[in-house]
Amino acid sequence: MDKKELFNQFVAFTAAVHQVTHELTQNVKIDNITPVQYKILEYIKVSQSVTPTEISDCLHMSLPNTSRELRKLQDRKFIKKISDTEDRRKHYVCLTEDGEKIMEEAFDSIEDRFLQLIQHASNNDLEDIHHALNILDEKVFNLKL
Amino acid sequence: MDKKELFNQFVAFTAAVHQVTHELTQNVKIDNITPVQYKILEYIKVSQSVTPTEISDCLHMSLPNTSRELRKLQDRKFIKKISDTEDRRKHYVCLTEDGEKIMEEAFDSIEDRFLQLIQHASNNDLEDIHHALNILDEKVFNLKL
DNA sequence: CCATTTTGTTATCAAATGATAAGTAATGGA
DNA sequence: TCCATTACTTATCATTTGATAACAAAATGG
Repeated sequence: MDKKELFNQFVAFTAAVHQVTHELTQNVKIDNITPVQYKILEYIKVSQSVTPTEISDCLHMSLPNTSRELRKLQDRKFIKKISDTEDRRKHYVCLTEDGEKIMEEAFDSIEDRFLQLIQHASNNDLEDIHHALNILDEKVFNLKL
Repeated sequence: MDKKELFNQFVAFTAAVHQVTHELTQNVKIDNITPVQYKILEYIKVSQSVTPTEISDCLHMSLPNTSRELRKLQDRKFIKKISDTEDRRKHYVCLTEDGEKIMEEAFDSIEDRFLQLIQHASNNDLEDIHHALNILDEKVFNLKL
C-alpha cells in the first residue's frame, strides 16, 4: 500500500467532508449567531461539561476571545456558568433551556439533511458506512499527534 | 441499523475530521497568507484550471470578495490569470512558479504530519483505511444533496 | 442592432475574528 | 506567609471576512 497514494486520497476525502458539512449546516441559521458562536454551542452540546479553557483549547481560540464570545452567549441566555465547588476559579459552562432548544432544532435540521443524504442507502450500505466510520475513527482520526 | 445512531456517529466523526485537518495544517504558515487565501491556493492546486466564478461557488464566497483575494494573490505573484480565447469574459486562474513552490512545500509539510499520524499502522491497517475512505466517499460524501 | 445575461472588477462599509496587555481571584507550594 | 501559577475577565486594536452597490466588457438571443 503506497502511503503517498493514501495521502492524496486523504486530502480529497477531507475536502469532501468539509464540503458536505458545510452543505449540511449552511441552512442552520439561528438568528444572529456567528459561526464561532455556533461552534461553541455545538461543542458544549456534544460534551457533557466544559470549562472555558477546554473550549479555548479544542476550538483553537485564545482564552480572552473565548471569554468574550461566552459572555455574548450568556447575555443572550443560551448558556450559563456554574463555578466549581472545589476549585472556584473553574467555571463549568452549560446550555440553558433556551440553548438546548435552539441546538436541538439545529441538530434536527442537520439530521434531516443527513437522512436525505443517505436516503438511498440499503441496510447493508448503512452497516458498511458504520463500519468504515469506526475504522477511520480508530486508525486515523482519534490518534494524538 | 439505526439511522439516528449513525447520525450521531457521523457528527462525532466530522468533528474529529475537522480537528485533525486543523492540526495537520496549522503549522503551515506561508508568510502573511490568510486562511481564505490559503483555501483558494489549495483549491487552484488540486483543480486543473479554475475560473473566479468556480472558486466563488466552491468556496462559498461572493464573487467580489473572491476577486479581491485573487488580486492580492496576484499582486504577490502566487497566481496568474489567463483569459479564455473563446469567451473573453472568462479568466482561468492558475499558480505561478512561486505559487507552485509554496503549495508544494505546504503539501509536503502536511504529508509529513499525515505520515506521522499513521506511522504505527500496519500494511493491513492501511488497506483498511483505504477501503473505508472509498466506502464513505462513494456512499456518503460524494453525493449531491 | 438592441436588450439581457454572464463574468468579472472596484469601492466601501460593517461585522467577525485574532492578538495582546493588564488585571482579579483562587490555588498551591516553598 | 508569600510567591508563582492557574483560570478567567475586561479592554483595546488590527486584520480578516462578508455584504452590497455600481460599473464595464463580452456574449447571447431575439
